[in-house]
Amino acid sequence: MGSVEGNLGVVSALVRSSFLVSAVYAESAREYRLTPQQGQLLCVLMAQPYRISELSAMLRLAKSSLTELVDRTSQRGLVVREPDPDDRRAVRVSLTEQGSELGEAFYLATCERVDQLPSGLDAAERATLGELLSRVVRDNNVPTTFPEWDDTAPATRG
Amino acid sequence: MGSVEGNLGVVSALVRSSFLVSAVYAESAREYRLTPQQGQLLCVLMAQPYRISELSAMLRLAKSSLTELVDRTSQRGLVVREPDPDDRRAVRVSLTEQGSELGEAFYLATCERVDQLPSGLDAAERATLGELLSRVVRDNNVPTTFPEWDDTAPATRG
DNA sequence: AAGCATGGTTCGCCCTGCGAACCAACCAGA
DNA sequence: TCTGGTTGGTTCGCAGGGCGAACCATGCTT
Repeated sequence: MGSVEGNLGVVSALVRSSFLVSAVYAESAREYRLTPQQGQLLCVLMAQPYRISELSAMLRLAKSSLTELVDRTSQRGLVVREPDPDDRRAVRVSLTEQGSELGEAFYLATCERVDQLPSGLDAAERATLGELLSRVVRDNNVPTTFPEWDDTAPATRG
Repeated sequence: MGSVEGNLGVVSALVRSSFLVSAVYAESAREYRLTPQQGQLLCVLMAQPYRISELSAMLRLAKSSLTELVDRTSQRGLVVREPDPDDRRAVRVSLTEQGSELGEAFYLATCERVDQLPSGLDAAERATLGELLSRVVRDNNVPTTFPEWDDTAPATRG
């Protein structure tokens, strides 16, 4: 374990690969004139509208941070606050049409970029990596802040 | 591929696991009154002193960003600028004694926390995950911004 | 009706990152 | 030896991001 020449232990491999993916995510966001946090918000909202408190819980940020992130993205016309019919205190944050388009484009471009990272692995190894990481993600209750990408469809493979 | 119930494709798994590791890294940093960027700088400098331009290249940040990150960490007494004997324009950034201690403690604590993430995998699966991620890291030339952790030594296993 | 809890906002503060502009030092070529 | 281009690092204005305290409106329970 960790003794094969040049191989990292799982801990360092997780941390360094996290840096790698974060860097790629940031590069992709920059391409769409987004910050990583703005891109992440758009990806989260692709599934459905959320309340500020729900976004706060999913992203593990203070509510004030979400208030102001939503402020900035709504000023760009990407998201909108709407009253929550069930609770007059609450707002529901949803994507505008422009936000949907930009979010989708950012999401797909990010998937393409990230898809290149394990290109040195063969199909079986990719599947194994995906399966093992999926279990880590599931075991640690990682919220769905990035949609599932269907990378088996022919049109989505580069 | 991606078709086993509940499993993600490798792309989404990489992105979501990156969010997970980033969150754990930030939590660990907070425990030591560090920001993730400050913690990362300390980890990088554990290996050796570096020039601002070298740190800029490793961390893929503007030189001005490193100038100011070094400013903030040196104000805390964690790092120090020293003249580069080979080039009077340059400075070498190195850890102070306090910075070494804090960096080491942060690094070890982070390793312990990250080590918990794949606890649902058995030893063979951990080894496979480490091997596959190592190859992704190596293939993408990820700089060594997080030291290798010897997780086979008995004293380092929780 | 009252008190507690919750949803969200405001704001001061600090951290971070960028890019333009700048200065000092280095290096190669004439 | 001199000159011009390159490099290393700094300063500063700007924008984004995150936190926590304080606050207000609303919901809920007693």
